Amino acid sequence: MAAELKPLRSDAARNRDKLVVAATQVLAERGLDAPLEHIARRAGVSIGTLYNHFPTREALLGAVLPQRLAALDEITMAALADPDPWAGFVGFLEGLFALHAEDHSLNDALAESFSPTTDVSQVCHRGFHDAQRIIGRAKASGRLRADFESQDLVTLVWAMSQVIRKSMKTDPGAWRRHLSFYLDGLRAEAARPVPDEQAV
Amino acid sequence: MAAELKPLRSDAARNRDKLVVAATQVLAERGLDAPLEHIARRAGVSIGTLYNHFPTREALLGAVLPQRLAALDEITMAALADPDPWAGFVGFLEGLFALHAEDHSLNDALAESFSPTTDVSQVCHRGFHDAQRIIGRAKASGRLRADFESQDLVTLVWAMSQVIRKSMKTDPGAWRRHLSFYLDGLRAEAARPVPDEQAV
DNA sequence: CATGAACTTGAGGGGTCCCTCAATTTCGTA
DNA sequence: TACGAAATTGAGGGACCCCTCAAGTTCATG
Repeated sequence: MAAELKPLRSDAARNRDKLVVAATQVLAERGLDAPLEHIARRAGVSIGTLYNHFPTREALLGAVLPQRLAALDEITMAALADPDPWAGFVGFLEGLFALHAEDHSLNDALAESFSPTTDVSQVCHRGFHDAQRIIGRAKASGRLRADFESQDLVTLVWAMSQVIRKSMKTDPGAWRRHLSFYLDGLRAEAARPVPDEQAV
Repeated sequence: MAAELKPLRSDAARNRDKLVVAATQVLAERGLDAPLEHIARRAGVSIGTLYNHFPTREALLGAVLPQRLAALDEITMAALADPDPWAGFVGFLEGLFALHAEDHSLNDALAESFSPTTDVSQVCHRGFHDAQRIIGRAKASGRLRADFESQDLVTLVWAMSQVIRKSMKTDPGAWRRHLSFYLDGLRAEAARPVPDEQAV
């Protein structure tokens, strides 16, 4: 995001690019905590070079994730543009989790409390704000139960990210089915008051 | 479960007991993959002694988990004994996840595909069989949606175990709220057909 | 109590991953 | 082309965790 203060030497720029590409792939396959050595190897570069360009894992994530989050932005915009607020809400969730399903790094990033890097968390915060609008619209339309809060979306992201992680290999359709059951509970007409929680 | 073939020497029996107690505590706190060194240290015993009694991590789990799963059995029985099949079903889920919430090792054990050890998996299989009866009863009563299958329970366990892991420290009531939304989608009158999944 | 079997100990070798830095290579320019 | 700055390399030290085994200790029995 910030302008490059020092123009990189040509080989350095090339290596940086190779690292970002490799990191994007490896992180998508193996999650946010993939070994940095793997990324360096896939980029055809030594581990020292990786650390030269990205002193911390977070710096590397900051170069990879915002790009990946752009897709989420499109989904959000499409949801807000949908004339049917409920359909927009459902489409948002389905799009969000489809992204989770195809990119392990996004899954981790969104599930891991929304804040790996400053860059990423900024993107996330904006996304979260838009998500609140999607929720608000759906509630106002009377289709989404009135007691659904944005924190419930966070909880749902936790739940779904695990469902996706566990089931993708054996049953790629499982998460849609699970979401579908959950959505049936989110419709206003299905809602029952959440029981008081007192004792544990 | 199997009778002790060789009576242990008194010090060995004492150490074994200390190890099981320590393992129960540490695993509950830190999950199934807690370092074995921690368990040995908490038992006041060397790592070598731990390996002497339990040659593999699974052997240790086999000594700890079945005991912990007994509580689940009670919950299952109570659910089957409930005159209201739906209430039994709901009570089963709430009891199951309350156990998850208070014991990290049970959470992992049940979420990690139900099969760490032979002993454990046997207990789990029996439990799973009973769970199917609970589901069947609830469906037969017409309260639980007819398309809910036992695999959906597995998926729910995955989802809830993650919700519990993520939220227990900051909001111990979050999982009940999430479950309550989900249950609202499981009532027969809330059910909508699950959309066909074809393309991904 | 003495003796051998049972048991315990903990250093240490193996593995993975983290990150650093002195030596080396490559680039851009004069 | 030759030189200094920029960039790269990869061995290596640290942190964890796994598991083993030779040496030492404790128990139970005659």
